[in-house]
Amino acid sequence: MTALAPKARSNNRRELILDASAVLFVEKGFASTSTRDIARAVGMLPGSLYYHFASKEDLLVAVFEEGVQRISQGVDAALKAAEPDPWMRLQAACEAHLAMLLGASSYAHVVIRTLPSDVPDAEKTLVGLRRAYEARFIGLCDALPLPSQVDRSVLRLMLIGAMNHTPVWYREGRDTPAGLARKFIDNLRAPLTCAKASGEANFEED
Amino acid sequence: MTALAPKARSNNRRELILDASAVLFVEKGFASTSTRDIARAVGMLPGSLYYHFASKEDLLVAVFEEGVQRISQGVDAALKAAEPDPWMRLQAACEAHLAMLLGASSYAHVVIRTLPSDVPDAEKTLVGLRRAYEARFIGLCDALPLPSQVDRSVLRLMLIGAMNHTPVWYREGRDTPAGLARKFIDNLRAPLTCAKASGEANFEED
Amino acid sequence: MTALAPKARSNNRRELILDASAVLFVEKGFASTSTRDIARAVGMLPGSLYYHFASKEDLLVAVFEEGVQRISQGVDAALKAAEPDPWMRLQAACEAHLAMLLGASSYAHVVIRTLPSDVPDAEKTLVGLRRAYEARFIGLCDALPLPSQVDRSVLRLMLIGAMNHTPVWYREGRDTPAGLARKFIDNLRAPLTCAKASGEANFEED
Amino acid sequence: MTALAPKARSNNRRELILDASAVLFVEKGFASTSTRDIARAVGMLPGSLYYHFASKEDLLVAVFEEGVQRISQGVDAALKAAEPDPWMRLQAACEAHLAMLLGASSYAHVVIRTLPSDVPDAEKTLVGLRRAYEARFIGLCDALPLPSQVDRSVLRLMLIGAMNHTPVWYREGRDTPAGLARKFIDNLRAPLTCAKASGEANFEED
DNA sequence: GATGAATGAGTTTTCATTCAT
DNA sequence: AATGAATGAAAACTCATTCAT
Repeated sequence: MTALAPKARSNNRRELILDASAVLFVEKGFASTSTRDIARAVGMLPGSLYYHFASKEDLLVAVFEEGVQRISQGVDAALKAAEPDPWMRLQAACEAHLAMLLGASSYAHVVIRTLPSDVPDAEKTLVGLRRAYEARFIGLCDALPLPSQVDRSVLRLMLIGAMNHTPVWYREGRDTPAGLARKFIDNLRAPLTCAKASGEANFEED
Repeated sequence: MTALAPKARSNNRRELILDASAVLFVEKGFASTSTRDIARAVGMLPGSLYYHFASKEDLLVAVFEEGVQRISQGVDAALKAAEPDPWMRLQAACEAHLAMLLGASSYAHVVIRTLPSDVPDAEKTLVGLRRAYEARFIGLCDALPLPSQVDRSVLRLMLIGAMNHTPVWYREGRDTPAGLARKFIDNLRAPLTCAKASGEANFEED
Repeated sequence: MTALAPKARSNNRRELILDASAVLFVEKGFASTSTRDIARAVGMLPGSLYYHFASKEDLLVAVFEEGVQRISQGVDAALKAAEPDPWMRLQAACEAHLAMLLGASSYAHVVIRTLPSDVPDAEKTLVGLRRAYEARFIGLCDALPLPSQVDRSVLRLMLIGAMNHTPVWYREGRDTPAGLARKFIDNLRAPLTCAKASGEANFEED
Repeated sequence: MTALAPKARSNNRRELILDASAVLFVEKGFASTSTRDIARAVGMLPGSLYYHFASKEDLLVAVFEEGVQRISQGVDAALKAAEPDPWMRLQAACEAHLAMLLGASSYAHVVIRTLPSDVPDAEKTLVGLRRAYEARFIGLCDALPLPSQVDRSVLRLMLIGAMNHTPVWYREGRDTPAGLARKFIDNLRAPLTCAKASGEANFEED
């Protein structure tokens, strides 16, 4: 117990910086957050940050990685606990995704808010991390019972776009991550059932 | 005619700056674009920009306004020409929106890419401009024939989120704005229409 | 006359910076001279230097180039005016070299004092400039009437080493560049000429 | 024996730091070598250096002292073994000097490469050390049989300048310290004998 | 003997902006 | 309408150094 303390304190410093950075990167964006801002937030001098991180970009990458890890864990845990129905699984993933994105912690939000092209030197790393996370949704969408003419990629990207836009308009109290996930999925779900019930009538136009 | 020439040339200079700024703001983000970058792009010195604009933020606001105006005009024109069916009208609006967003001009993209919170001094202006534009979609969604339990706000925000996410993944050639608009609307119309048609049958769970 | 004034003033600013930098680079060395030092010496703010030079290294290169040009011109002019005798020509070159090196202007001194390896990014440029200047001495040494066993490269490098060491110990008043050049050449000419004339008989003493 | 071990190990650490510093000071110069560079080279943290040395300048002084001691010992040993002839003694000293300067160890090179004026606080110490070493050459040059009009100081400073310039151009394989010393001395040796033997007839050629 | 963590002053450089011309 | 020259503040980062542990 006491043996763990020093290590823990050490980690605390690093985590403190990461925490503050995550909050600031969400609030003002990476480019508009200065090392001064971060240092002030953790009660250090700007130069002291460089004991823990080699550069401001490295800090972003660390925050981003943590964000990806957290949202990944959240979604994976939700999927492990989810019912087998493909729509329910997708909804569970969305709920977890939204919960991370709209929750108290800023890490996941950094992942969504930071445009890799704003950070040329770390662009590939960030894109890679994000792609690896979002890959989960490929499988989830592939599993959906959908008419063959539905473009599953577009469906997935619609959903991801819809979810990642929520931080712009979401107000706590008026909605919940779970409620939103339900509504999102409901708005997309019916095709199969519907197609079954009423034939392919829906897709005939002209 | 000749009397208009000087004014026209003047406007040309101004527009040149706006054009270059729009491109750069999209490429690297507002905060990471320097007045030097812009000046270089138009073959001026940084100080010379200040004959045309009072500040870098003013430049952003001007680009943003132009972007809002262009996308608004695009959508309004599309609506004027659209069939009366509410879904078709929404689809026409989406198509126009996507066409502006994914087209050659960067103005509309700036509107979507720039987070007002990145520019505290102009935040309210930008939010106002954007809200005024997006208001169009409130009416369009209100007009849809939907079961009463559908949350039209969420539907609209889903759609807007989905559309504004396209610049991240859209690749010319593989898709078209029109094609995407069609798929987006189809992915929403079928389930929601179906829900109406077949009652509450879809929503039985547990 | 008045038309030239603005250009002249403009050049004056740049030259002022170069002058001050040359002095400081000689006094404290490139690495130990800060942009603050330079700016203070010319009555500017550090950032203002960057209107004139892209980087501190660029400033060094500019000073170095000016130094090479000045010492080259000095030596070339001396050679044009020199007697035809090879030893006298070499002496004239040495005198000019020393005059530039030990004179009031610091430019030539920077060339000798700055070790290219101290400035990795500009190393090649500096080495190239210096080599081009020193090439003059290859021809001058090749023209000397010397016994065949004399290594003319070593002779030249001895002389250059001897000359470039003078700033360390030279005290105005006690000597003059011309006097030193005479002594340097005399110290070499006599033995080498003699060796030719009298074979290996030189080693008899008392 | 075991009692000496800790001291020995302690000295090893110190010497390790000195060794690494010598190498780095030669490679990049004192000003451009950071304590981080040194610490990294010996596998320590920067702060740990301060157990062994009070400051970076102290480290330089220690390296410099070691360099002066080594080159002094080298030259003194060579002189002890040298023939009595003054020119041969000078040549022996040069050979030893060059051997130290161009050899594997960087210590002597630091002495030659470091400009005391780059290190204001230690300037006097360094100048004193160097002067004490170079004093050897005063005696050696005073002993030379030379015509009275030869300025022995200039001769000595020429030689020292020539020798200390060798690290700039010396390439192992193409020459050896001994070979260079021989050439240097040969290029300077004859004056007296020659003057005696052939009078002022030396300057007639062709 | 050495580390982990930080300091405080400093570094070079960049930025938006100003203004006389 | 634009330039040349600068400003002043701030940027990211580095440095030698300190010190409790």
